[in-house]
Amino acid sequence: MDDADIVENLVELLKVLANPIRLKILALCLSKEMTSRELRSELKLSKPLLISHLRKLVNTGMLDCRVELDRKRMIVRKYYRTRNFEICINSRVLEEIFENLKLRTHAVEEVKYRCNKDWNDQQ
Amino acid sequence: MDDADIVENLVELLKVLANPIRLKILALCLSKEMTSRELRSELKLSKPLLISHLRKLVNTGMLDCRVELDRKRMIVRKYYRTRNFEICINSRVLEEIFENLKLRTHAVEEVKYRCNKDWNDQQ
DNA sequence: ATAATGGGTAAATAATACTTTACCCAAGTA
DNA sequence: TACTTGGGTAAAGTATTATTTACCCATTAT
Repeated sequence: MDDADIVENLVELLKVLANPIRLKILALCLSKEMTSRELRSELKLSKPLLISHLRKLVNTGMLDCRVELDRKRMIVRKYYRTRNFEICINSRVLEEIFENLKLRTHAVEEVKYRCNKDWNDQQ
Repeated sequence: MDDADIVENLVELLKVLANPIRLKILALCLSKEMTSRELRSELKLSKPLLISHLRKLVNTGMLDCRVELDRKRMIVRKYYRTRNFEICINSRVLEEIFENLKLRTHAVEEVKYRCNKDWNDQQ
């Protein structure tokens, strides 16, 4: 992943976080799994709107979606839960992601601001 | 500042950060003051576009703008520099900013994700 | 006089993001 | 049969951001 990709990735993550509804969804799914029905009644959102927010969160890897098959009714049930993640932006991180600007050559050892689907596994 | 304001404030901050041009401006102004002319030639942006990005960064307090009067030419010169800031979002922060969701009553002692004009002075 | 530099602003347009309306299917219920 | 629930999708409309074009002023250089 080169500089441009890292920046693009971080910007996508920040865009997803920069929305009050999505922050609230992450907060609601912190301590327990939530169904889309529970989230809808808590947040009072239309179905397509909630789904679109959930999709963005799941795509970044910050929210986990567990699928369960209800064999009796032959329908799929989905349970959402916030993953353990951390995004941190400060001078050091800015220096690292734009390191080519300063012609530094050492590798980036630590990428704190990244959060993808494998985040938990990488710990 | 109540819960809603804190969330709103954080969302505004994240929106400002969630842009590759603005991240690059912060990175360029990290180690030294930059003039708008230097930033323009580095970033290859139109004047109004750069100014609008600079204004957003200055408004959040992440970028500092120092004004100097060139008495000889009687014009104002502006120098931009990135402030020392840190924005950190993780489970603990989410819990804190949405604490009312969980009916917790203790105060928020530490507000890591906040960055306003007084950030440096508060340290 | 004309053009260039430094530092802007206002307004229009282009591009994204957000949200709603109107649909889909299958199973269960009044 | 008609309606509700669970879990969606597609497309259209609204709202917000990003970007450009056209303009402002004052000074300096050609």
